[in-house]
Amino acid sequence: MNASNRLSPNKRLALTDMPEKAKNSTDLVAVGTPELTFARSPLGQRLLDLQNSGSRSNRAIAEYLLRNPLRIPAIGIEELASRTGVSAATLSRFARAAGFDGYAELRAAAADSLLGMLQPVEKLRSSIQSSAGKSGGANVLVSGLEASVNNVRSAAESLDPKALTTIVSLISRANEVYTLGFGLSSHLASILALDLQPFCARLTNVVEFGGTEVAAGRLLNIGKRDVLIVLSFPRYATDAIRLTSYARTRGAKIVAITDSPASPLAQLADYLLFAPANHPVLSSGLSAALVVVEALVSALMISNPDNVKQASKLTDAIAAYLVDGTDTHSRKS
Amino acid sequence: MNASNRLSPNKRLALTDMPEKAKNSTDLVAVGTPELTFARSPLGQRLLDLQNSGSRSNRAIAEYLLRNPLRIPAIGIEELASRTGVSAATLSRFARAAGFDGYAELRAAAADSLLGMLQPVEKLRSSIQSSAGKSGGANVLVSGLEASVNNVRSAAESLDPKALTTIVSLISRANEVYTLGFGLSSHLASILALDLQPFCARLTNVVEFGGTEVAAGRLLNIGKRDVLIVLSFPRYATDAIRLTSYARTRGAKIVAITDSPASPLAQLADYLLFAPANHPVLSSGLSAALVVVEALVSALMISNPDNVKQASKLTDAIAAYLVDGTDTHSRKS
DNA sequence: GTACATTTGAAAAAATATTTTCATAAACAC
DNA sequence: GTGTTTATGAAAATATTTTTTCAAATGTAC
Repeated sequence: MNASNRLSPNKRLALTDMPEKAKNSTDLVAVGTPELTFARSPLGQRLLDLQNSGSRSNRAIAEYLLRNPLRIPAIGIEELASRTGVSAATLSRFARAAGFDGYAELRAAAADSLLGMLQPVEKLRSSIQSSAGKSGGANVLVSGLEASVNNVRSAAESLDPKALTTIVSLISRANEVYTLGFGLSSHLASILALDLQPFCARLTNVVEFGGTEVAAGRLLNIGKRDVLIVLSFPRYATDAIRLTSYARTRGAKIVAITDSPASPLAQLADYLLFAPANHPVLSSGLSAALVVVEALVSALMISNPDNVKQASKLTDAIAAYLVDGTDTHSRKS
Repeated sequence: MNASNRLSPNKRLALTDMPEKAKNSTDLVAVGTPELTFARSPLGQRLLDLQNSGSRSNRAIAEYLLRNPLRIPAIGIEELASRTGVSAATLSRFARAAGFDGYAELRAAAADSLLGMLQPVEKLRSSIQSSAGKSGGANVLVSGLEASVNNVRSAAESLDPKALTTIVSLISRANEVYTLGFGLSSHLASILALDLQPFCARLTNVVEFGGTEVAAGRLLNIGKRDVLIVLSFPRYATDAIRLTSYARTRGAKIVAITDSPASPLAQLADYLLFAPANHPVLSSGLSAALVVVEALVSALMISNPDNVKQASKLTDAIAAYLVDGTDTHSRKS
């Protein structure tokens, strides 16, 4: 399996599949998110300034505006106040601080900026290539990005919520949950373990940083009522396969996240989740795998309303270490 | 900033706005001019009706709105009155005729339609397996997958190869390269470090599994000729910000991978790479971040033909531990 | 610690925007 | 033509939004 082989199935991007007429037309919408484009506009820059220089609430306001530029024209000062958690009075003053005559003018300026963002914009391929014309390497880079987008989309589209539900109830009922991955996959396994922690009384991430030999020991006592979630991608680490085989012989339920039905894990698993890992340069692009991991965690969280609370509780305990300690989520990153 | 806030910009999908034929396609939402897209929206349809059925002024109003949809959210009834040449009273009645509670609601509806148009949102919803129908949770799940796909695409589209090239040469010339991330981002930092290893003589992953206190020590001697690559996403870990500030004071070059220009890292970094992290359930979806990391590594690899060889050499040394020891890539997963 | 400056929210005041009223004008039926 | 219906704008009435005021809280300098 070489690079060109891996890329080829995805070579034809949705982009190039677009009807011809669309190609030169005034297709809408910017490169990147509206948020990123907005930040580049003059108004965005002013807001960024205020985000640095201003007072606590001014920073909060600037941040909200930068993150939700599309809403600005549509909402009034009161609603914005409640969304940003400051008073309308402060917002009124903020508008002046930003150099406007009042909130109305700020809002008008925002609307203008957004208008400007609606310039006809080329799509991924052309926009990237244009600035990278000379070096042949740029094409590879674009291919890599394209491949990543496709991997993620394929994974998302082929993910079966039913299977996810089954796996979630499996995890919920398990005596102990094990996560396993080697090499790069070990980090995905760790992320999975970290996210799973609030919901699993007993949870073991088999490979804690490099300790390949110790890993087997951690898995030694896996049994019938346990679940092993294993991740492996090309080039598949033999240890992952071997340990999974072992867990299988011990009667554990196996959930595998891997790239293809042709993966050596496919035969060993009771439940399979696929995350394509095509990449022109790297042996595996793991972004889709991360999407699948996050989907699994999401499914687990929403499977039970209590879980969300539980996750929040955990968060509160570490809130002090976060820049923004005000919201109720569980993931620090 | 909470989950609903984060999700909300994407809440209203353009799905329902699209002509039937497009529903199952993978096209971007907004193709054509904003005006045309707006005309296809439910609100646009209503206006078209009124344009045919209504009285003289109603036709004039409907036409103006259809031709200038982008202005609607920004202007009040009086200004619209003067632009369309009718009185405010007529506009007020027009809004009712269109089925709204009043002008305010009409304007809000217009803002919503436009918001939907500005989201280059792809419609996975229909393409994701239909079994999702029953449970309410499935929608959240689908939203999560949609968000991930959009994050990844946004990241890909807004990634500037030039910036990447600059960063690559920075890394190549650096005396020592540091990678830094806390919480979930620590795993991304580890992946980055693992991938960078073959190309960096001196490389330090500051946070090796949880050791928060030791981390500062590892960064202590960072200096002018060094590069710090830091990753942080909501909810931003204060430690990441603090250590980055420290590195900055020591004169190190800072490369930040974060979610938004409003991120606290944005002000500290010399070079910024954006990876949107929107997610309806999790506080951050990190798949796009992984795409950016992989793009950076790819760029580094292809920047110099020798690098590929170098990566291969390393691989050969560990080939014995891989299921398929025949190819020439560097990543075991 | 105290004094001073800054920031903030609640509520009053002002400004603005929207709706309703009402008189008139236009359109239509006959 | 007249009577009737419908549509309209001006202005009053109402509702909403925005700004200002002011007292309290917070932060800062000494």
